[in-house]
Amino acid sequence: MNAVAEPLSPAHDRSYLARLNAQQLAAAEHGAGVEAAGPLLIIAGAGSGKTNTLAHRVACLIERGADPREMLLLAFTRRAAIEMIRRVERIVGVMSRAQARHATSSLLWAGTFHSIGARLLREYAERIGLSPAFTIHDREDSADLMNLVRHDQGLSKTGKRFPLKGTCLAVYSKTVNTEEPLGSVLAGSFPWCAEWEVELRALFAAYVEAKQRQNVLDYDDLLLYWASMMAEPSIGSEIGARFRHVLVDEYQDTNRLQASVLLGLKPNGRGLTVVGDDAQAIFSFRGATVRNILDFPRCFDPPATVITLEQNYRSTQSILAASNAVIASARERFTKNLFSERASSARPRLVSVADEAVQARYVVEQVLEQRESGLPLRAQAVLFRASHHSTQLELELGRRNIPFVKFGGLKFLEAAHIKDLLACLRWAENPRDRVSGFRVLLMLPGVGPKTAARALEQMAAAALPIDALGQFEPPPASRDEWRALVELAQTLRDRRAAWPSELSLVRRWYEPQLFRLYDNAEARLADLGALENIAGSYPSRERFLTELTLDPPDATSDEAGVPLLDEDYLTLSTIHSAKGQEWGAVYVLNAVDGCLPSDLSTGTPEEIEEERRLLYVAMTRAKDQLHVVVPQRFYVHQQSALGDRHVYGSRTRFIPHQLETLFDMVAWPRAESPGAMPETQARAVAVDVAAKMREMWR
DNA sequence: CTGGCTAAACTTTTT
DNA sequence: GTTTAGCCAG
Repeated sequence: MNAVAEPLSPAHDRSYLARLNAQQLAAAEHGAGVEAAGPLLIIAGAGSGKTNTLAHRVACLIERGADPREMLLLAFTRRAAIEMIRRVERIVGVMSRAQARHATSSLLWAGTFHSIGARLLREYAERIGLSPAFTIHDREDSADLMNLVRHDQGLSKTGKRFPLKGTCLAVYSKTVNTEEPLGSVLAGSFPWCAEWEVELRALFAAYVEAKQRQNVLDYDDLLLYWASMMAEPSIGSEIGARFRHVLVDEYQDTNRLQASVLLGLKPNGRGLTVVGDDAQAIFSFRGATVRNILDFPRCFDPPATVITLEQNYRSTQSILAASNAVIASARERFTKNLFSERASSARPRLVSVADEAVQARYVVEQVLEQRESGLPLRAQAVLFRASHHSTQLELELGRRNIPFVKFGGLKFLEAAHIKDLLACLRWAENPRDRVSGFRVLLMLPGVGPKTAARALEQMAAAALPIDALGQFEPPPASRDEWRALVELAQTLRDRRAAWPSELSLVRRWYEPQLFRLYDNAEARLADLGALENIAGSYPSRERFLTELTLDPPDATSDEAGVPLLDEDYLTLSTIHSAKGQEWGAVYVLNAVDGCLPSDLSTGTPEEIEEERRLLYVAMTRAKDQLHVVVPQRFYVHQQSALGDRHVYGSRTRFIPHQLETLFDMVAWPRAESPGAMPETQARAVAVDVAAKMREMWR
């Protein structure tokens, strides 16, 4: 069926393609027509208009009569998915207005692998023996369930210490996502846990059973169940037929399981387009494998068409030259030679500073200087390897009242009180969810793990779990609270309150617990209000819970809420979260061996290669200015507040001496600079403020 | 059994 | 600096 009834007027026809270069145009028009073309791989270097090209391809397909409702757009991260949708909307906007409205409102199937998986699984749940009311566990919930099972199995008191819950989950997750045997995952990535292989296997079996009994899925299950659903011939071909065109962004960051899903959807590759850059593969710790993109063409017969985009439109030639030099020694890749026509006299800066405190002051001064000369804060970003690398800078920004938003740090949803509230809600949605039940019951005074376990046991055995909760004899200390909880649960179960007023009911019950459990309840109360505001924009309890788990609001700022959209603010981001973004000025922190590469990732040559790509990704985010900052000295963190043990780091191995000609070498501050604060004073202040920040969340 | 205490181990990147 | 296991009083 053709959704676009009228052909475009000649005036509009193809004008939107005029700004593409030859390769981009070839990619956008590949096999264009209503019938699905053969598989296409677009190798797109950093800043080469990758997402833009993909968006143009979507527009092109729509223009030639493809039905947007039959298109599936997949990305690995939520931010990439949003960006992709936004670009399509903008390009399609150039087409006739009636069509544009039709097209973008019909682009129903665009999102991350996980969120699309969740939608399909809910739709097909009954046909694969799953209850459609399943709830989804985030990473922390999954770790908590793993911990419950770990205790049940008696693994918490083994002679030698058994791996912690987070490690167990990481092993499980990697095994699932790489589709490799447990033994080789242990040997390759978790050698210190290899002695526990037998126990881990039993633990994972019990973990899977627990999830199924409780009707919960974790992140990996969303891919795993989706992939095995696709392997079922009847369902697989049915779902495959629903999507005539499947387009995937950031393909280098998909794992084996995601590749299986794609092959299940499009076994012969017709209608399948993937875009990626092997030089930017940075998610192998999650099971992503660069083999997916390197081997893609040969998966099909005839093999996929490969188009390479080599012109960079983002960075100046000097930034690109330095970035290319960093990635040049990578071992295996689709060779491409990125070039830019954006000339510039200024080379990227390699800035040497005394320590992290000076680094913070350097960045702040530069940021302010740039703003004075017309580059707003929003056009600038600070990037780093690990979330905690920015703590000193955050303090300095706070002192100087510079607004910022941090991506990749502690998330709003990870705050204990938010999790408490959501646990109540999720328990109502799915009373068999033990992790939520545990969390809720442990809030009550006089209720500990044993009482909670007994109550949950009775609920699991009963036909009507909430009524069983009402019949349970609670400890005297919590008699009233218990009764109120049962009442709340019944109200939610019977749907006697509409969404989102359900959330207000939960909050009313929770408030007394909040004040009993936390010292700074007032501050936390504000967050609960923020959550209620967010809740109003979701149509139902189920959608709220699902989408909040899969697409959490991922920024934390120096203020309680996310700043207003028209406010100017600086971006702080982990390099991983910065993928696909660009800024006029970019500051890369801690370009030191031990931070980049992280000393936790120097085990294998593959890991070191990935760290090199990380630096490459960070550098290629910059359009006009790039500052790579190298602190000479680090304070060691595991020591008392007054200690001054430190180590001397050396510059990252990825920028060796022979690359220095590509940078402006700068030492800051220059010796006589009056801007420098005495070091001891700076450190004393930092410690004091840090204590206050921590106190906020006690 | 709970809840408060101490000692010791661990510490990255995301869906 | 945070999380976890283990100890002990009520």
